[in-house]
Amino acid sequence: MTIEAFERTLELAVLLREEMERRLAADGLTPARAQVLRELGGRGPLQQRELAATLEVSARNITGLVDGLAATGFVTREPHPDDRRATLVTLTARGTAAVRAMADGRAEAAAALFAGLAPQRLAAYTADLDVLLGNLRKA
Amino acid sequence: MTIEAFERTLELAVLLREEMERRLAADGLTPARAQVLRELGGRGPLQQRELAATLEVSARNITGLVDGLAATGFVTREPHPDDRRATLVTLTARGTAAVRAMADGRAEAAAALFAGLAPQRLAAYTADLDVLLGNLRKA
DNA sequence: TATTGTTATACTCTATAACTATA
DNA sequence: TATAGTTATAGAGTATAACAATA
Repeated sequence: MTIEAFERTLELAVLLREEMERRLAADGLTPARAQVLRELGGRGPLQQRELAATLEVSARNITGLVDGLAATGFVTREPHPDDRRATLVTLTARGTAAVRAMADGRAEAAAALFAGLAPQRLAAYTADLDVLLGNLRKA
Repeated sequence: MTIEAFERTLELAVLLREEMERRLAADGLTPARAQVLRELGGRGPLQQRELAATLEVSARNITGLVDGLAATGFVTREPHPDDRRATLVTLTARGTAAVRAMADGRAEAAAALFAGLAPQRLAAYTADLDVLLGNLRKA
Protein backbone atom coordinates (compact mmCIF):
# COMPACT_ATOMS: atom_id res chain seq x y z
CA MET A 1 0.00 0.00 0.00
CA THR A 2 2.22 2.78 -1.20
CA ILE A 3 -0.71 5.20 -1.20
CA GLU A 4 -1.14 4.77 2.54
CA ALA A 5 2.54 5.47 3.17
CA PHE A 6 2.44 8.36 0.73
CA GLU A 7 -0.50 10.08 2.39
CA ARG A 8 1.16 9.68 5.75
CA THR A 9 4.41 11.11 4.41
CA LEU A 10 2.56 14.13 3.01
CA GLU A 11 0.82 14.68 6.32
CA LEU A 12 4.12 14.55 8.16
CA ALA A 13 5.55 17.08 5.71
CA VAL A 14 2.65 19.46 6.30
CA LEU A 15 2.72 19.19 10.09
CA LEU A 16 6.47 19.55 10.18
CA ARG A 17 6.35 22.66 8.06
CA GLU A 18 3.66 24.20 10.25
CA GLU A 19 5.69 23.42 13.35
CA MET A 20 8.83 25.01 11.90
CA GLU A 21 6.88 28.09 10.77
CA ARG A 22 5.42 28.52 14.22
CA ARG A 23 8.89 28.46 15.73
CA LEU A 24 10.18 31.00 13.23
CA ALA A 25 7.18 33.28 13.66
CA ALA A 26 7.88 33.38 17.39
CA ASP A 27 11.26 34.91 16.50
CA GLY A 28 9.68 37.37 14.06
CA LEU A 29 10.88 35.45 11.02
CA THR A 30 9.34 33.93 7.92
CA PRO A 31 10.69 30.79 6.24
CA ALA A 32 12.25 32.65 3.32
CA ARG A 33 13.94 35.21 5.56
CA ALA A 34 15.15 32.48 7.91
CA GLN A 35 16.79 30.71 4.99
CA VAL A 36 18.72 33.89 4.19
CA LEU A 37 19.90 34.09 7.80
CA ARG A 38 21.00 30.45 7.79
CA GLU A 39 23.12 31.02 4.68
CA LEU A 40 24.72 34.08 6.20
CA GLY A 41 25.34 32.20 9.42
CA GLY A 42 27.11 29.40 7.64
CA ARG A 43 29.04 31.35 5.04
CA GLY A 44 29.49 34.86 6.40
CA PRO A 45 28.52 38.09 4.59
CA LEU A 46 27.23 37.50 1.06
CA GLN A 47 26.34 39.58 -1.96
CA GLN A 48 22.68 39.60 -2.89
CA ARG A 49 23.69 38.04 -6.18
CA GLU A 50 25.15 35.07 -4.26
CA LEU A 51 22.05 34.75 -2.12
CA ALA A 52 19.88 34.72 -5.25
CA ALA A 53 21.97 31.92 -6.76
CA THR A 54 22.00 29.87 -3.56
CA LEU A 55 18.29 30.12 -2.84
CA GLU A 56 17.52 29.72 -6.56
CA VAL A 57 15.34 32.78 -6.50
CA SER A 58 15.18 36.04 -8.48
CA ALA A 59 17.35 39.05 -7.65
CA ARG A 60 14.19 41.04 -7.11
CA ASN A 61 13.06 38.59 -4.50
CA ILE A 62 16.33 38.93 -2.58
CA THR A 63 15.92 42.69 -2.54
CA GLY A 64 12.60 42.21 -0.78
CA LEU A 65 13.85 39.62 1.68
CA VAL A 66 16.88 41.73 2.63
CA ASP A 67 14.64 44.81 2.91
CA GLY A 68 12.51 42.94 5.42
CA LEU A 69 15.44 41.57 7.39
CA ALA A 70 17.10 44.99 7.49
CA ALA A 71 13.89 46.69 8.62
CA THR A 72 13.57 44.23 11.49
CA GLY A 73 17.23 44.51 12.48
CA PHE A 74 18.55 41.07 11.54
CA VAL A 75 21.00 42.22 8.84
CA THR A 76 22.65 45.32 7.42
CA ARG A 77 23.75 46.15 3.89
CA GLU A 78 27.45 46.96 3.88
CA PRO A 79 29.35 48.37 0.90
CA HIS A 80 31.45 45.81 -0.94
CA PRO A 81 35.11 46.83 -0.59
CA ASP A 82 36.07 46.08 -4.20
CA ASP A 83 32.86 46.54 -6.19
CA ARG A 84 30.78 49.62 -5.68
CA ARG A 85 27.79 48.06 -7.41
CA ALA A 86 27.52 45.29 -4.84
CA THR A 87 26.39 45.16 -1.22
CA LEU A 88 27.42 42.65 1.41
CA VAL A 89 24.48 41.42 3.43
CA THR A 90 25.80 41.06 6.96
CA LEU A 91 24.32 39.62 10.16
CA THR A 92 23.76 42.00 13.06
CA ALA A 93 24.11 40.80 16.65
CA ARG A 94 20.41 40.11 16.57
CA GLY A 95 20.79 38.16 13.35
CA THR A 96 23.61 36.07 14.79
CA ALA A 97 21.55 35.33 17.87
CA ALA A 98 18.62 34.28 15.67
CA VAL A 99 20.81 31.87 13.72
CA ARG A 100 21.94 30.28 16.96
CA ALA A 101 18.38 30.10 18.29
CA MET A 102 17.23 28.45 15.06
CA ALA A 103 19.91 25.78 15.31
CA ASP A 104 18.99 25.08 18.94
CA GLY A 105 15.31 24.95 18.04
CA ARG A 106 16.02 22.51 15.27
CA ALA A 107 17.88 20.15 17.56
CA GLU A 108 15.07 20.36 20.07
CA ALA A 109 12.45 19.72 17.39
CA ALA A 110 14.44 16.76 16.13
CA ALA A 111 14.63 15.19 19.57
CA ALA A 112 10.89 15.71 20.11
CA LEU A 113 10.01 14.29 16.70
CA PHE A 114 11.93 11.06 17.17
CA ALA A 115 11.15 10.57 20.84
CA GLY A 116 10.18 6.97 21.53
CA LEU A 117 11.77 5.59 18.38
CA ALA A 118 14.35 2.94 19.21
CA PRO A 119 17.87 3.54 17.84
CA GLN A 120 17.54 0.60 15.44
CA ARG A 121 14.28 1.93 14.07
CA LEU A 122 15.78 5.39 13.72
CA ALA A 123 18.67 3.96 11.73
CA ALA A 124 16.31 1.94 9.53
CA TYR A 125 14.11 4.99 9.02
CA THR A 126 17.10 7.09 7.97
CA ALA A 127 18.20 4.42 5.53
CA ASP A 128 14.70 4.22 4.06
CA LEU A 129 14.67 7.98 3.57
CA ASP A 130 17.82 7.65 1.51
CA VAL A 131 15.98 5.35 -0.87
CA LEU A 132 13.04 7.76 -1.12
CA LEU A 133 15.30 10.76 -1.65
CA GLY A 134 17.11 8.87 -4.38
CA ASN A 135 13.82 8.06 -6.09
CA LEU A 136 12.69 11.68 -5.88
CA ARG A 137 15.91 13.03 -7.32
CA LYS A 138 15.66 10.65 -10.25
CA ALA A 139 12.18 11.97 -11.05
CA MET B 1 21.59 11.09 15.56
CA THR B 2 18.14 12.58 15.45
CA ILE B 3 19.47 15.71 13.73
CA GLU B 4 20.61 13.68 10.75
CA ALA B 5 17.23 12.00 10.43
CA PHE B 6 15.50 15.34 10.95
CA GLU B 7 17.42 17.12 8.20
CA ARG B 8 16.72 14.25 5.85
CA THR B 9 13.02 14.35 6.71
CA LEU B 10 12.89 18.09 6.02
CA GLU B 11 14.63 17.59 2.69
CA LEU B 12 12.15 14.90 1.73
CA ALA B 13 9.31 17.24 2.66
CA VAL B 14 10.69 20.02 0.50
CA LEU B 15 11.34 17.81 -2.53
CA LEU B 16 7.97 16.15 -2.24
CA ARG B 17 6.21 19.48 -2.09
CA GLU B 18 8.08 20.73 -5.14
CA GLU B 19 7.20 17.57 -7.03
CA MET B 20 3.51 17.88 -6.16
CA GLU B 21 3.47 21.55 -7.11
CA ARG B 22 5.02 20.80 -10.46
CA ARG B 23 2.31 18.24 -11.15
CA LEU B 24 -0.43 20.67 -10.16
CA ALA B 25 1.05 23.52 -12.17
CA ALA B 26 0.95 21.30 -15.24
CA ASP B 27 -2.84 21.15 -14.76
CA GLY B 28 -3.08 24.92 -14.23
CA LEU B 29 -3.59 24.56 -10.49
CA THR B 30 -1.96 25.87 -7.33
CA PRO B 31 -1.78 23.87 -4.08
CA ALA B 32 -4.47 25.92 -2.33
CA ARG B 33 -6.87 25.71 -5.28
CA ALA B 34 -6.20 21.99 -5.66
CA GLN B 35 -7.13 21.46 -2.04
CA VAL B 36 -10.49 23.12 -2.70
CA LEU B 37 -11.08 20.81 -5.65
CA ARG B 38 -10.20 17.74 -3.59
CA GLU B 39 -12.74 18.69 -0.94
CA LEU B 40 -15.42 19.24 -3.55
CA GLY B 41 -14.54 15.95 -5.21
CA GLY B 42 -14.90 14.04 -1.98
CA ARG B 43 -17.91 15.79 -0.50
CA GLY B 44 -19.85 17.31 -3.37
CA PRO B 45 -20.89 20.99 -3.66
CA LEU B 46 -20.01 23.03 -0.59
CA GLN B 47 -20.72 26.49 0.75
CA GLN B 48 -17.74 28.80 0.96
CA ARG B 49 -18.32 28.90 4.69
CA GLU B 50 -17.80 25.11 4.82
CA LEU B 51 -14.67 25.33 2.70
CA ALA B 52 -13.27 28.00 5.01
CA ALA B 53 -13.87 25.80 8.05
CA THR B 54 -12.40 22.69 6.41
CA LEU B 55 -9.26 24.35 5.08
CA GLU B 56 -8.95 26.36 8.29
CA VAL B 57 -8.60 29.55 6.35
CA SER B 58 -10.39 32.93 6.33
CA ALA B 59 -13.61 33.52 4.42
CA ARG B 60 -11.84 36.21 2.45
CA ASN B 61 -9.27 33.71 1.33
CA ILE B 62 -11.95 31.33 0.05
CA THR B 63 -13.49 34.14 -1.97
CA GLY B 64 -10.16 34.57 -3.73
CA LEU B 65 -9.57 30.85 -4.29
CA VAL B 66 -13.06 30.33 -5.70
CA ASP B 67 -12.65 33.43 -7.87
CA GLY B 68 -9.52 31.89 -9.34
CA LEU B 69 -11.07 28.46 -9.84
CA ALA B 70 -14.17 29.96 -11.43
CA ALA B 71 -12.11 32.17 -13.77
CA THR B 72 -10.19 29.12 -14.97
CA GLY B 73 -13.32 26.97 -15.37
CA PHE B 74 -12.87 24.41 -12.60
CA VAL B 75 -15.92 25.40 -10.54
CA THR B 76 -19.08 27.48 -10.69
CA ARG B 77 -20.96 29.33 -7.96
CA GLU B 78 -24.53 28.08 -7.79
CA PRO B 79 -27.28 29.65 -5.70
CA HIS B 80 -28.06 27.77 -2.52
CA PRO B 81 -31.63 26.46 -2.76
CA ASP B 82 -32.59 27.30 0.83
CA ASP B 83 -30.38 30.24 1.78
CA ARG B 84 -30.09 33.18 -0.53
CA ARG B 85 -27.00 34.45 1.27
CA ALA B 86 -24.99 31.35 0.45
CA THR B 87 -23.46 29.96 -2.73
CA LEU B 88 -22.70 26.35 -3.51
CA VAL B 89 -19.28 25.91 -5.03
CA THR B 90 -19.70 23.17 -7.60
CA LEU B 91 -17.25 21.26 -9.79
CA THR B 92 -17.55 21.68 -13.55
CA ALA B 93 -16.72 18.80 -15.90
CA ARG B 94 -13.22 20.20 -16.05
CA GLY B 95 -13.06 20.32 -12.27
CA THR B 96 -14.20 16.72 -11.97
CA ALA B 97 -11.62 15.62 -14.51
CA ALA B 98 -8.92 17.49 -12.59
CA VAL B 99 -9.88 15.73 -9.35
CA ARG B 100 -9.57 12.38 -11.08
CA ALA B 101 -6.25 13.32 -12.67
CA MET B 102 -4.92 14.43 -9.28
CA ALA B 103 -5.83 11.10 -7.68
CA ASP B 104 -4.16 9.20 -10.51
CA GLY B 105 -1.09 11.39 -10.27
CA ARG B 106 -0.89 10.80 -6.55
CA ALA B 107 -0.97 7.02 -6.96
CA GLU B 108 1.70 7.27 -9.61
CA ALA B 109 3.86 9.54 -7.44
CA ALA B 110 3.44 7.14 -4.52
CA ALA B 111 4.57 4.17 -6.56
CA ALA B 112 7.58 6.09 -7.86
CA LEU B 113 8.53 7.33 -4.39
CA PHE B 114 8.55 3.89 -2.80
CA ALA B 115 10.03 2.01 -5.73
CA GLY B 116 12.74 -0.37 -4.57
CA LEU B 117 11.58 -0.46 -0.97
CA ALA B 118 10.80 -4.01 0.12
CA PRO B 119 7.27 -4.61 1.50
CA GLN B 120 8.65 -5.22 5.00
CA ARG B 121 10.59 -1.97 4.93
CA LEU B 122 7.53 -0.13 3.65
CA ALA B 123 5.46 -1.50 6.52
CA ALA B 124 8.14 -0.59 9.05
CA TYR B 125 8.44 2.89 7.54
CA THR B 126 4.70 3.40 7.77
CA ALA B 127 4.69 2.29 11.39
CA ASP B 128 7.57 4.64 12.18
CA LEU B 129 5.65 7.53 10.62
CA ASP B 130 2.81 6.82 13.00
CA VAL B 131 5.14 7.39 15.91
CA LEU B 132 6.44 10.65 14.41
CA LEU B 133 2.93 11.89 13.64
CA GLY B 134 1.90 11.11 17.19
CA ASN B 135 4.85 13.07 18.54
CA LEU B 136 4.06 16.03 16.30
CA ARG B 137 0.41 16.13 17.29
CA LYS B 138 1.34 16.15 20.96
CA ALA B 139 3.56 19.21 20.41
C1' DT C 1 -28.89 40.00 16.08
C1' DA C 2 -26.21 36.55 13.70
C1' DT C 3 -24.42 34.70 9.46
C1' DT C 4 -22.70 34.61 4.36
C1' DG C 5 -19.89 36.46 1.38
C1' DT C 6 -17.93 40.71 -0.46
C1' DT C 7 -15.02 45.00 -0.71
C1' DA C 8 -11.08 47.48 1.33
C1' DT C 9 -6.54 47.20 2.89
C1' DA C 10 -2.19 45.05 3.95
C1' DC C 11 1.82 41.77 4.22
C1' DT C 12 4.76 37.96 2.25
C1' DC C 13 6.73 35.33 -1.52
C1' DT C 14 7.31 34.93 -6.10
C1' DA C 15 8.26 36.48 -11.20
C1' DT C 16 9.72 39.39 -15.52
C1' DA C 17 11.13 43.68 -17.50
C1' DA C 18 13.12 48.18 -17.58
C1' DC C 19 16.53 51.10 -15.58
C1' DT C 20 20.79 53.06 -12.87
C1' DA C 21 25.25 52.83 -11.44
C1' DT C 22 29.28 50.59 -11.95
C1' DA C 23 32.70 47.18 -14.08
C1' DT D 1 28.89 45.39 -23.14
C1' DA D 2 27.97 42.91 -18.91
C1' DT D 3 26.78 42.81 -14.06
C1' DA D 4 24.56 44.29 -9.26
C1' DG D 5 20.74 45.84 -7.48
C1' DT D 6 16.65 48.78 -7.76
C1' DT D 7 11.99 50.40 -9.32
C1' DA D 8 7.71 49.10 -11.77
C1' DT D 9 4.25 45.85 -12.27
C1' DA D 10 1.80 41.58 -11.46
C1' DG D 11 -0.17 37.20 -9.45
C1' DA D 12 -0.94 34.02 -5.54
C1' DG D 13 -1.86 33.10 -0.63
C1' DT D 14 -2.79 34.83 3.70
C1' DA D 15 -5.04 38.07 7.33
C1' DT D 16 -8.41 41.57 9.75
C1' DA D 17 -12.08 44.87 9.51
C1' DA D 18 -16.12 47.05 7.64
C1' DC D 19 -20.24 46.31 5.08
C1' DA D 20 -24.48 44.47 2.36
C1' DA D 21 -27.88 41.12 1.97
C1' DT D 22 -30.31 37.71 4.17
C1' DA D 23 -31.70 34.68 8.14
